[in-house]
Amino acid sequence: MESSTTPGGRTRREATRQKLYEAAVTLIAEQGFSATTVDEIAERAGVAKGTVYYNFASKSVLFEELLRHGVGLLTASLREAAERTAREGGSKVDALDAMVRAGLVFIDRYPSFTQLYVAELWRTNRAWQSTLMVVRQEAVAVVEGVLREGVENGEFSDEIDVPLTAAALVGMVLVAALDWQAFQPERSLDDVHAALSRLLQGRVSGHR
Amino acid sequence: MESSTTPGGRTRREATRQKLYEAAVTLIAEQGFSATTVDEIAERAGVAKGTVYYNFASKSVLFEELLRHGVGLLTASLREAAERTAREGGSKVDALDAMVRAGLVFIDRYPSFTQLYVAELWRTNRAWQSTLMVVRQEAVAVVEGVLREGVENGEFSDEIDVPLTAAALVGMVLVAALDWQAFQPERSLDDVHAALSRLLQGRVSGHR
DNA sequence: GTTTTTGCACTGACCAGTCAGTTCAAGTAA
DNA sequence: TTACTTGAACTGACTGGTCAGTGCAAAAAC
Repeated sequence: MESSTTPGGRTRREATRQKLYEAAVTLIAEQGFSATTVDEIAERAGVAKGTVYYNFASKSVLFEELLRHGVGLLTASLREAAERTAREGGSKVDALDAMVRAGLVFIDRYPSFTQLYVAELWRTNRAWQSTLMVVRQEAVAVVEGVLREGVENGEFSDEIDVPLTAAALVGMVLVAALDWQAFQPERSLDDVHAALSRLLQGRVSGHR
Repeated sequence: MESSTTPGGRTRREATRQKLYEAAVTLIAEQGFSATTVDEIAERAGVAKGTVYYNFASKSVLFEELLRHGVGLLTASLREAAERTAREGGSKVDALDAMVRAGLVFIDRYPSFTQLYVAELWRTNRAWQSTLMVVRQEAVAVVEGVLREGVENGEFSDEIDVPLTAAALVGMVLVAALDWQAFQPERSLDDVHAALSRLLQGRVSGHR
């Protein structure tokens, strides 16, 4: 039989899975994967434990699909920012700047996911290691693409190290944003964006 | 009775604790705190489980002391770099650059500790939350200090946001270095340092 | 009438922490 | 020198509890 759909157009299963993602992401961000129990996730999602296993083969599978889901949202948002800038005739620096902002918006909207992503990204010897590699490369590749185009059209020095610079930029935004969330949450996104723009464009050691 | 000393001058207990730190740091970096068992730590350290509890009140306490120990090494190294630059009459940009290098050297020598530090730093709701805050601030404060001095003597724009910029710089180095270790370990430290220097000094959008 | 969810009891593996007992180097005594 | 004592350091089997995952009958949703 065809899967039935709710008024919103999503299947019932999808709605349940969404609730489980949301419950799992905050719990795992706070406590880590191993310290989070399936019972907790089910309870927070307002669902029976059996439902978790009806929808996901195991706890790890739930987590892996959660990762893929979240990174999909992030890369889509980064790509959109880069393309919009290009469409509007902006330079590559403008594109990077727009991506920094898109990153901040994403982190602002999904702080737990970001936390969890950073915490698991450099782990080795874990079941979902391969998923993580794929998922990392997906996000960094978008930044690398813009850098590479900038080198080709002469806007960036051809001496820059594209993969390393991309990683450094991602790290800059990630860590600055997590610090913002954790230690000075009252500041506005524009404020944080301005500070990072300044750093990005080398206007730190400029003068007053 | 006086505690006996080995030929190296350290007490036997200290030597055991050191072995436990070393075993714990790699295991926790790979698997995370909760997924690492005390039995594993004891086995890797070549010691009985009881010895762990003879030396540390609990698994969490072992971890907290490990954190403090490692961050102590890092901040000492950062401070030393800043002071050496000052002594040699370097500018504040030189000091930042020296600190970037010191950070890279540290991460190169203690990659597991760095991994673990990043993974646990933004967790909330954990027993050692307060330890983490202290330990984070300790490291970031060194960078903030140099930035603040630079603003005071006019070398940096007084529009920069000191805490946020410090966090962003730390993040840049941390993430770039972890990526270096994980994905392109064949590259030399000088290479990585050069790429980050370029970014730090805004020589990215300069021309060929 | 089919799919999805519920509720709940159950199992087996795993694991933090405990504790009674062992080891051994340094100290004391004769 | 030799015999005995002391106490810090260490050992590893054991316990009590936790948790991922199962099984299933009945209910609800569609």
